[in-house]
Amino acid sequence: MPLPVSIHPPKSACSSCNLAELCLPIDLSARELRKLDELSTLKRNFSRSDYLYRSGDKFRSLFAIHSGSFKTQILHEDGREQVTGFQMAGEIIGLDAISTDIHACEAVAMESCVVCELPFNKLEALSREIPTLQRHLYKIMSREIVRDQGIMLLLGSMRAEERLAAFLLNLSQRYAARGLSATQFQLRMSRQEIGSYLGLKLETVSRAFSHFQEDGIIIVKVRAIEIINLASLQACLNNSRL
Amino acid sequence: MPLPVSIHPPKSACSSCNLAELCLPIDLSARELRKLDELSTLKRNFSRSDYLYRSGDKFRSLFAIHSGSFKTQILHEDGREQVTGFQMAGEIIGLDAISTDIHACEAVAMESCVVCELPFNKLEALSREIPTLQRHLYKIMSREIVRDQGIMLLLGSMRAEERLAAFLLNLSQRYAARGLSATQFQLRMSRQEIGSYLGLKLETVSRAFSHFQEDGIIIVKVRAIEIINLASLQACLNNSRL
DNA sequence: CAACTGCTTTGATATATATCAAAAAGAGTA
DNA sequence: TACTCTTTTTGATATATATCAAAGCAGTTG
Repeated sequence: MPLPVSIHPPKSACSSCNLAELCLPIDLSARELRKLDELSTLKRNFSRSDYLYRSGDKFRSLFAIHSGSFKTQILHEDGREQVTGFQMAGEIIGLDAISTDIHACEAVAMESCVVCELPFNKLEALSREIPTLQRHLYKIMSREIVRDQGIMLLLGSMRAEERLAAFLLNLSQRYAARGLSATQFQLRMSRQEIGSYLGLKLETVSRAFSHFQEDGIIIVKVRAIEIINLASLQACLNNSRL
Repeated sequence: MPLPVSIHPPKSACSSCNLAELCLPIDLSARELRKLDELSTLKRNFSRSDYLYRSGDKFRSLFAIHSGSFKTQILHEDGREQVTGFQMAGEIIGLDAISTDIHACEAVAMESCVVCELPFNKLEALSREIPTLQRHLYKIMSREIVRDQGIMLLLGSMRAEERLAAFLLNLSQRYAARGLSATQFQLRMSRQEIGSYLGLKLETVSRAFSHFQEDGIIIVKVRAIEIINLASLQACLNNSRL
């Protein structure tokens, strides 16, 4: 059964946003929070398969996902594409564009989304006034580096089923962190997109799902996933052999 | 023939460092440069296979590589390890530790190295006083994110020889950026380490080297590499088939 | 110099995943 | 409902890379 991300009427202020814990405003004073409110003036809606930004776009803002979820992907000259991540509510995207002032990847909405635009020059200035915010930005960027290196480990040294196990456990944790079920959720992405993310073909992803189901570890109804045995998934990751 | 990274007598000041262009002090005024000098008090020497930091170490400082080169790697519970990068003079490492205040990966010297320690709390404070420095730090972190995503593309969708071509071209460019030959250099890492980085076994790496040599694209004498035909390497990357 | 050690190359074979193909299942629409 | 279109599943086969094994080299140490 689908468990939609909870959607609240889009207020424009960080100070009244229910995602505070996940997003920007960690440990800010009331005064600092009010300053932050001035920042995020624009809140925009996106429908499935809309682009938030494209590769090559001029960089102006980071984006905080208020609701819904995106995928980010990079395109190779020859047409190949690689999904680099699936982002959900409370996560900040666009960090890769800071280095060159040009977006290196593209972000596509996987469902209806609401996004807060955070003009980077304002964010920079504000982060000099609010040390906590500066530190938080450094941490967000560092977290993205750690995440990417985790995927390098996955892509470089795990077998197909381990990769899928890691993927499902990661989703499970992130849903749980948002107050949703850790064991029942609806995938927002296709087998092909999962495959691209995990460095596998869609058929291999499908077979890995089927295999987990045969072993009674999960129940798969196309995009509806129920994890029956979290521990087995974890074991699959650690033991290299189930 | 080996082309050693040029080593100057280690002065402690950023303002007199020949790596300025590559490292921290971009576009700083004389006064700002002097401030930066106060930062980097410690300069430390490392021998081959010394650890700069280990996974789990408390985070205190970023490190600027003054000379020599390091590899960074992450360890999986079951003993598998993944090399996440090879870093050379002018590059900053330790960024992944900012997110949790614990080093997520470990850095190992691949030869004799000199490293500048940059205490992060001082760097943070300084970056509030010097907007250019703050922006530069954001850019360095963003660049690392872009680099990591490039490796995700490589690991997720390239075949063995394309990966090696991408690796060699990357080294070539980075040596060139340091005023060294773009076509002749000495590898600092083993086939096993290259394999770990590229998600391949050492035998596969060795065979790919041999194949490039048979095709007259490079000359390999164990760790001494000469690139005969840069364009062919580039083509190997773009065409997906040589 | 010889013996040792670790790294690299090369060959033979095994295996995980990709590829090709077709059927089944859903989702949307007339 | 019937129809189209896309996604998913499953099977048969091909292929790239891993694995296993041995030999060659280079550097180190006694």
